[in-house]
Amino acid sequence: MGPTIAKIAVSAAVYAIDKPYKYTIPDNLVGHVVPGMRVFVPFGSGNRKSEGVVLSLAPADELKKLKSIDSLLDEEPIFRAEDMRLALWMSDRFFCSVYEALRAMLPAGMWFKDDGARRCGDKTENAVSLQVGNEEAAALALQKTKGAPKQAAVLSLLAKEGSMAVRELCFFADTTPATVKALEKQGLLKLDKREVLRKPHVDVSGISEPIQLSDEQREAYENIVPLLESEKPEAALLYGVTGSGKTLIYIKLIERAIALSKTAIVLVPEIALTPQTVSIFTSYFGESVAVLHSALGIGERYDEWKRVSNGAVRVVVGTRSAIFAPLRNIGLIVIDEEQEHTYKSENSPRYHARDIAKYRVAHSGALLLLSSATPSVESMYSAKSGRYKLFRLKKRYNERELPPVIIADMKVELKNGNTSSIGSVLRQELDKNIINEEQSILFINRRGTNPLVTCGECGYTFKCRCCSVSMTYHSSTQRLLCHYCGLALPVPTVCQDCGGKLKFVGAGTQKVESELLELFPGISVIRMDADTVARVNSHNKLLSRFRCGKAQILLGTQMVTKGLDFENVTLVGVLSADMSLYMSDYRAYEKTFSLITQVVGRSGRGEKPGRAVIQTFTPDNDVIMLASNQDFDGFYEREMVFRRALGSPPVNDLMTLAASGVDESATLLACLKMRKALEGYFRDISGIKLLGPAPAPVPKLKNKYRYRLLVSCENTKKVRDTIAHTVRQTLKDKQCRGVSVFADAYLYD
DNA sequence: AGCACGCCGACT
DNA sequence: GTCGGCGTGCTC
Repeated sequence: MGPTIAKIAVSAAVYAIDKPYKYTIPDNLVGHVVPGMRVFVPFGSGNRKSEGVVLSLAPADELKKLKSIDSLLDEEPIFRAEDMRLALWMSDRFFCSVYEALRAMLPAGMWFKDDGARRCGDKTENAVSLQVGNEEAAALALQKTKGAPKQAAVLSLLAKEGSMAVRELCFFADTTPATVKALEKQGLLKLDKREVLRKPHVDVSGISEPIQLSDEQREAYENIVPLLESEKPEAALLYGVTGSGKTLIYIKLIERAIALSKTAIVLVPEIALTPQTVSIFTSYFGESVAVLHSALGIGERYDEWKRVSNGAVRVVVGTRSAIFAPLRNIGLIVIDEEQEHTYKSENSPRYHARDIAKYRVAHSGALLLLSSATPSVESMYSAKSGRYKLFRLKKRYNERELPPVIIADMKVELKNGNTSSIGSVLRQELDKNIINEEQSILFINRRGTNPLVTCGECGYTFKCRCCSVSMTYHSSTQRLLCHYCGLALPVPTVCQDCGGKLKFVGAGTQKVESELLELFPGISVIRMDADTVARVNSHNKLLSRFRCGKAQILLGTQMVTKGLDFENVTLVGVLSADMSLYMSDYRAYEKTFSLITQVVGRSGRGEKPGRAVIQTFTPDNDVIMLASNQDFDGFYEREMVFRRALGSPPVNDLMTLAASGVDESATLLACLKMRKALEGYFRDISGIKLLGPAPAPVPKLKNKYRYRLLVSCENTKKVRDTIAHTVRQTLKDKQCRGVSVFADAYLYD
């Protein structure tokens, strides 16, 4: 074998110029460079140091003079061959560089250039072990009880435990490291460093009693098991109403997978919103569970990842990026609440966890189980067309009835002169609950006090100077705040154009909170929104205060709609089932339906029956009616009529090409050029529709203008390659300098 | 995206 | 004569 070179995915090589770059291996590293290791390499004319990942080794070609690898970052390869294949696949699928894809697969904190964060090292601690036998140590301890009681305590403790960390030892023996030092000097014990894994704190609340499935649950379970055991199973969709006990089925399936010596991944939309789900898993699977999510410290996250990588873990529970967990021999991947948008990454690589899951199950012969009370239209479509197996749970756990829904017409309120956010119907129901000492949850889609500040005379509205959105008034800080870029200004007293009197329009959580306190003097309200949960753990604190009855009403944004399970909640109110919030998105109805269904499911989970009030200005709206009847099938049929007519997903695939830049005309030009180029490339392919360029739903964000182009098509390799080529060309185009361009296999917001 | 190279105008 | 403006082109 002649000399070899290494092909490397380099971090400094952006998408437009991404390819494997070749480097020679210096003499001192020959034999040590292995695919899957990270390296430092010189890159660009300045030869600045860049991180990279060795993709493969190849025989040298003498044609070009190559630069040489600087140094190795890993002693062992950190990526497996299958990880690198997945990264390559991702770069094709999600229009990102291979390095970006690889980067997404490791926990944050393992990279040098991690938004300025330092790389995370292994944590070590001083461990103590006895240099004499246990009996001898116990005997010595007895001898020393009088003269050196602390040393005696340490020795007897070690005689029992064998080896311990210095910290723990000092804690239990109620002494200081000086004692340990003294004993070390006498040669009785030995100190050495050992690696420890930081373990995130989880309350292991439950006792893991064996699970008793209901008839319906058992039927679903027994029909899913054959899929789990088959070589190459089809994916399954578990569609079960809220409170039908889907988690119990996951646990039984995981137990089965483990019995087959396989492993499992469970994805949840957001750990903070599903603390109960997570603690159930820890109570059943104990040490063999790893929990991976962004709220962990980087150290903890790194260590959990290492446990998975070492093979010490059988079950991974986590958010989106946990789909990359380096488990071996995967038998089952569960995606809970599969319709949630949090499974889609908004930054490059713009992947959907469901797509990665499909890739992984296809390569390991595992079962993919999608699960939801309100499945996404595309998943139900796949189920109906036979690509997924469909399983249904129609009964709520303990046969509890779904709460009746009252639709409250807010137009009537307005006619009667009630401009507050609480209509008369909801007010009466809240009143009843307060008298009966039952609790209520209220949902409103906005935080702050008033979402709009406008001049009553000239109509001027206060907009953010960097973004094309109106600024929200926050009474707690007495400021106007932009919810997109965070710009905060002091509240003006008069219109800055004409000096007229200002009007504060609309209601957010803070406004509703004060209205409630006025309406029901003496009660307490817990407000949960981005402003009150900003501090670490305050989320849990607020929820446990509500659980122990410290407040009658829990008022909040999205975060009160999911997963919460409170016995004493018998009333749920949606303050404004306002569709216009999602208007620009073809999934507007789907989102609204899912949201209302989920909120309603929070009511009446205990012994007492519950109900829900939905306030709306459009009481006859189909979606609101269907959601209040929890009629998913009806909703699905209605929605498919629209999707077919418009050719939206799942009927066609949708790709987005987006441009953003400080210079508006250059940004628009980039989109126009892309449209022109695509028209040419797609001339001979039928069934492709181009839409736009059009301004994005938020046309200006943080001083950057945003335009986009939609491509309704079939997501084939040819189409992807064409789009990738167009994006790369535009990024290199001199006329589009300063404009960032990217493509996305469908985009939210 | 960076970074150097290069070819023009204002300065000691 | 030189310092520095940013247009242009390349990155193993």
